[in-house]
Amino acid sequence: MGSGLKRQGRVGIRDVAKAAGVSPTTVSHALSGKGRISKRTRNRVIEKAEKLGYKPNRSAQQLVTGNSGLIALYAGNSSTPTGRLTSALPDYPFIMNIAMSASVEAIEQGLSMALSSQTSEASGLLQMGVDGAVIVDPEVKDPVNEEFFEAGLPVVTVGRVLGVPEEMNEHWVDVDHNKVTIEVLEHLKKRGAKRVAVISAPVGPSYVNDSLEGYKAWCESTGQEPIFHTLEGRDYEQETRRVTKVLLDEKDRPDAIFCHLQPVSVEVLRAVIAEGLSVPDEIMVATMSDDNKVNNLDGSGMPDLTGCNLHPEQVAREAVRMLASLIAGEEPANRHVYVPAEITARESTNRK
Amino acid sequence: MGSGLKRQGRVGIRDVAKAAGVSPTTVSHALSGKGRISKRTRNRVIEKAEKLGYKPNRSAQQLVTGNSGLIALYAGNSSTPTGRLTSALPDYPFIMNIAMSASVEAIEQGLSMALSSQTSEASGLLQMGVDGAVIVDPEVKDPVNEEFFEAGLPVVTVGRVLGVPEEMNEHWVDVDHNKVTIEVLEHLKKRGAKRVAVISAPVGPSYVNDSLEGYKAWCESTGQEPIFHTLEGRDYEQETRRVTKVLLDEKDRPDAIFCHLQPVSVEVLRAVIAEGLSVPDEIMVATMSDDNKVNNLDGSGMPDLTGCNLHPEQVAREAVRMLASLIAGEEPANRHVYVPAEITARESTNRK
DNA sequence: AAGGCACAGAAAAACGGTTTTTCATTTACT
DNA sequence: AGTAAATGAAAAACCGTTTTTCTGTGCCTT
Repeated sequence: MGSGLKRQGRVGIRDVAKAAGVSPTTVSHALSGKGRISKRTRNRVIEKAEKLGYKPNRSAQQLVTGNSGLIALYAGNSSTPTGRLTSALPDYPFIMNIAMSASVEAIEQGLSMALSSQTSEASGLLQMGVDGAVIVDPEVKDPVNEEFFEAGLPVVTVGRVLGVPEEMNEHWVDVDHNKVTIEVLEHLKKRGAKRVAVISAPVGPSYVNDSLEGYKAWCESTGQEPIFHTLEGRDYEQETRRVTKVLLDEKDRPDAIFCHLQPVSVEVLRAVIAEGLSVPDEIMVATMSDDNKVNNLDGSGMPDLTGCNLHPEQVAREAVRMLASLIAGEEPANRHVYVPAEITARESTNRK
Repeated sequence: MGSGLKRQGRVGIRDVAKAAGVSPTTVSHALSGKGRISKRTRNRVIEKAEKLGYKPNRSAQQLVTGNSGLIALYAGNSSTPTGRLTSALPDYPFIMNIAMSASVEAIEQGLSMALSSQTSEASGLLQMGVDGAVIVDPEVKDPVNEEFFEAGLPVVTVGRVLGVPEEMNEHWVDVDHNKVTIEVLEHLKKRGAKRVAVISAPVGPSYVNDSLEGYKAWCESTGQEPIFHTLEGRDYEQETRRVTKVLLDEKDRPDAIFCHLQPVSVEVLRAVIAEGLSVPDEIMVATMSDDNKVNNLDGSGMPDLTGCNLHPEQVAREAVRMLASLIAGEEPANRHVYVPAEITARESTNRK
C-alpha cells in the first residue's frame, strides 16, 4: 500500500499532453529537446508544462533510462588529519556545508546522494549501482577516483587529483586558491605588512599547492623572502603552537601570518596574544578556509578573524550539476569550473 | 542514452521466476510475503533469489508503489549553539556520524536521503515529494516535525520532541541518557569522587532533561547536593571558563565535573589544569557526548577524556529502519527504540 | 504525375516491478 | 454427491516515462 496517498493531484506527462493538445510523446520530446518538433509546438508544450507545474517522475525516468539516480559524495578522506582532539574538526563545517548543498542540488537534478567518508566504502557503493561520484578534496592519486575511473563511471572532484594523468581527472570544480591567496597577501600589504608568513595545511589536496604557489609568486614579485611552514604532525594544535613560537622568536619577526585552516588561525591568534603581542597592530592574522558563522569571534576576547569566502555551497552545486550532465550522457558546458572566492576582511587584519 | 551501459547482467524478477519454475507474480508475492502461496514454493523462490543475488529494481518498485523513495534527514537544528568560533562545532562530528550511517542504511532500505539543516527547507523538501523524515535532536515543539505531521508524512526522531502531545511524536529512537548519566556518576563515585558537578548543554533537546533527571535522582539516592550549571550564552567557550572558575572557587569545591558536550569538557580540562589543579587526582572530568576518534588527547599534554559511547551509527540505522517500515505502511516492530550506551573510561577519571 | 524525402507528430513497445483479477484445484460442509 | 469455500499460482493491467517505430503530410525532383 505504500504510505497510501499516492500523490493524488500530481500532474503527469499525460496531463500536460492533454492541456497542450498533443501526445505524451511530443511532450517528452519537447521537454528533452530530443525529438523533431516545431518550435511553435515545443514552446506551447513548455509553457503548459510550466503552468501546470509539471515535474517528471524520477522513478519512471530512471526505470527506463536504466540508471539508479544515485550518486556518491566522498568527503573527509583519509588525508584529513584525524585522531586527535579537535584535529578532526577543521573540515567538518566545510564538509557539512558541501554535503548539504550537494544534497539539495542532487535532488533538484533528479538524483539522490549517498554520503560517504570511508574509502573502504567505495566498492560498496559501486556495487549498489551508483551512477557517479563527487569527491571532495581528493588526495594524491586518490584511490576512490581510480576505482570509479576503472568502472567507467563519471566522477567530478572538488579540487584536482594530483599525480594522475589528465584523463583520469577530466572533470573538476575548484576555487582559485592561488588567486585568493594573492588577494589576501595584497590586502595584508596594503594594511602595512612587511613580512608575511604562511602556515600551510598538510600537503595532498591541490589547494595547498595552489596557495603556496601563489604565495611564492607573490614573494618573487614583491621581493619578500618566503617564510612558510607546513603542518604535518597529527596534533595540529600543538604543532601550531610550536610553529608560531618559532615564527615569533625569529630575529626578523613576521608581522602577518596567513594560515590555510581556520582552526589553525585561531590557535595562532591565541598563541600570539598569549605572547603579549597585539593583533592586528603588531601581528595580523588571516585564514583561508572560513565560515562566516564561525570566524566571528566576538565575546571571546579575540579579534574577529579575516578569512576568505570560498563559497562551498556554490562549489557543491556546480560539482553536482556537472556530474548530472555526465550521467545524462551530455558533455557538460565546462569540464573545469572555477568558483570565485574573495577575502572577507575583519578585525584581525584591520591595522590603522 | 544515460551513461550507456544499462547494467548488463542484472538479474530481474523474471530470471528468478524462471529459475524457480514459477511466474513473476509468485516471486513478487514470495519475497514481499503478500500473496497466498505455499511455504514450500516460497522457500524455493527465496532460495533461488538469494542464489542469483536478486535485488529488486528500486525505480520500478517506486514507480508502481507511487512513493519517491526519498527521505529527509534534519540535523543541526536552530537550537544548536551557533554563531561563534568553534561553538558551532560540538555537534558536527556527531552529526556527520549520524548522517553518514543514516545515508548508508537508507540505501540498504532502498531509499535515498536528503540532508538538511535549515528549518526553512522543510517545506521545500515536502514539495519535492519526500516520503518521510528523520529529525535529529528535535527542539521543543519542533516545527519541522509539526509540518510533516500536518502533511501526514511519517517522522522518526532521534531523541524525543518535548512539548507536544504523544501522537505527534509516536516514533523515536533514543539513547538512555538517564541511565548512562547514572553509570558515569557511579563510576566517578567508585573512583573516589565526593562531590560531582554537572555542566549541562542548553535545554531544548530531550537528552538534556533526561541526563539532568538522572543526575538529580542519583543525588537524591546518594545524599549529595546537586550542583549544576546550564550553558546558555552563545560563546560556550567563554561561558565554560566562567562556570568552571565559579565551580573551582567554591569553598566546598567539587572534585569531579561531568559535562554533556565534549568540547565543553575539553575547555574544562584546560581551565582546571590552568588553575594548577591535577586531573584526575584533584578533579575528575568526564563527558557525555564522545567520539573515540576525538577524545584521545594524547600528545596535547592533557589526559584522555572519559566519555560515553552513544553509538551514533546504530542510532541512525535504527531510525532509518523504523522510518522505512512506516513508509512501507507497516507498523514497525517497536515505536520506541532505546539504543544502549556505555561509559568509556579513560585517563581523566582514572584516580588511583 | 509518380517517387522520394524531409518533417511533425502519434502510436506502440519497452523498463521491471506490484497489484488486482482470474482460473484451476483442493478441501470442507450439508 | 454436490456445492461452497479456501488455496495456490498464473495472467493481465498498471505505474509514468523514454525510445523506437510508424503514419501522414506537403514539397521537391525528374
